[in-house]
Amino acid sequence: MIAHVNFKSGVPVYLQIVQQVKAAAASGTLRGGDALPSVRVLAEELRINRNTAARAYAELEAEGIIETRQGAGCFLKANGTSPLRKTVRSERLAEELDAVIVHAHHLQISDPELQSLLTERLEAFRQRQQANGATH
Amino acid sequence: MIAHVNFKSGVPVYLQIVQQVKAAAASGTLRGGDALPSVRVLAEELRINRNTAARAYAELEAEGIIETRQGAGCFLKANGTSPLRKTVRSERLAEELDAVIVHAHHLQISDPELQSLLTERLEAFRQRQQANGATH
Amino acid sequence: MIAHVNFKSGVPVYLQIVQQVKAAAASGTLRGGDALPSVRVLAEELRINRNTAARAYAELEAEGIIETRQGAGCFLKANGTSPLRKTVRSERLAEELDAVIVHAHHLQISDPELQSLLTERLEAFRQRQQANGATH
Amino acid sequence: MIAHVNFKSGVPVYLQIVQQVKAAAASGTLRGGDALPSVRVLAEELRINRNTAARAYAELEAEGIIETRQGAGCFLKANGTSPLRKTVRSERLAEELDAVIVHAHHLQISDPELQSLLTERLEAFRQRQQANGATH
DNA sequence: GTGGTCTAGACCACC
DNA sequence: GTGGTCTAGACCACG
Repeated sequence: MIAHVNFKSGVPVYLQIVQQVKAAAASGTLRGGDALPSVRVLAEELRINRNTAARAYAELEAEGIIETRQGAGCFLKANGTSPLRKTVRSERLAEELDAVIVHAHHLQISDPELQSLLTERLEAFRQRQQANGATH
Repeated sequence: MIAHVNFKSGVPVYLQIVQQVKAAAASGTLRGGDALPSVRVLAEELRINRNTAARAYAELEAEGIIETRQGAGCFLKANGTSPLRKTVRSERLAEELDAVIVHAHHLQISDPELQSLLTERLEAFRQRQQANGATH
Repeated sequence: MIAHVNFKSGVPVYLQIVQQVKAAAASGTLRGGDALPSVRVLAEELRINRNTAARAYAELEAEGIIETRQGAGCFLKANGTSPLRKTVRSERLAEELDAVIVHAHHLQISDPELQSLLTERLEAFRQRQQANGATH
Repeated sequence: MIAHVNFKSGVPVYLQIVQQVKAAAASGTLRGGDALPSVRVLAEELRINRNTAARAYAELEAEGIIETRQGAGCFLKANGTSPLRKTVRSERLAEELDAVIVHAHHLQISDPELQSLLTERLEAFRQRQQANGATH
């Protein structure tokens, strides 16, 4: 799964995909020459319209992040940008966590509860990954 | 200035205001009973339409964050118990955390790193709260 | 025709629509998964502005009655458990009942008369539900 | 207490008062020549602005329901309309009860629960009346 | 085609 | 002065 979209965030879905592909490229999860899922596959995985998936790829191509070769698929360009330093990557996550903390406060979830909830979700995430690893 | 909007982010302006007021309420920057700027004033400050400002306040009232009194203005509610059941509240947060986890994975931030990042942000949040408590 | 608005009642048009959709959902006239008329169609039928129709649907979505899917339309949710705690739910109804009691008092309707009137209306409501169940 | 206003119903407060005075007159709770509370007293009782109370009385006077005598107060006119028949009065209450029933359904409050809630609120109402009777 | 957002400007109810 | 509602018309994101 290359991306994960939130339909209620107000951020256009295609932009969420663009940002996440950029993030994956910046962090080194995706490397130059790597193949991206086809438009139809991506649309199916994210349960979005093919037009939306195509638009995300079009945007990425326009920005020079990816390259689409007719009949072959989409590939990440081997551009010279070095992976972001960890501090930069952490800052992005920190903003997201801050929003979660604010929300937790309004929902009257205490700090320890939030921390154990994170631990619980991390565990669930690991199990899902293993399940997928076994079936693929 | 209660909020600061970014017209290019793609996030609806009224939602940006909602999020910022919620953050201010959670961190103690705004306190129960505090008056918010009038719809007209807010609209002027942010250079947005009056309806957009009103919509943000309507959303905040629907979520139980503020109270609006006809002809008097909008006031922050003393945050009582959330009317949602605890299981429901946790579920909502879990969804948000799942998104953060996926994002962290893309950015190649390990689980322990994410957990300590949360602890760090919680600590920062608490300090902001105390700072607000001291100045008021 | 899903709703019927009265422009002279003083009740906001968007609220009239909300109330009528809720009533239709509760009585079984509308069922989970049913599509509602599009914002544009509803606006045309009721001869109101598109924004007003959209506002009614937005309110219904915020209350968890309907689900709106971008580009697809609005659909009645299969009504699951209300996310509010039971005590909270009872309190809201209690307020409404108090208003009815005061009104009954002004109209010089005695307590037993009011109670049997409630029983009568509950019976009528049940019959409407059954009628809807039979025809669908 | 001559009336009971609901600030969230969408119906203008002054109209709610007008309707309730009319209802009281129609049901015989108020009779020709009866004195109504002064504007200031009414405003205080209902916790509304004096202007709003004055507007309600102005409307009632314009419709010929009441008569205001300078320095003496407001009095119900002895107009020939006979009190409404009980069936008519019940119909109005029936509409209100129907709305409560729909709401109860969405909040997943069962019919017996609603009935016992009414009984409970009636009891609370009686006790409030007795308390007022003792202090006045 | 669908719903979502924003602007501009009007009128009302209320303090 | 306050917030609330409605209209009209524009543009965007999405299916």
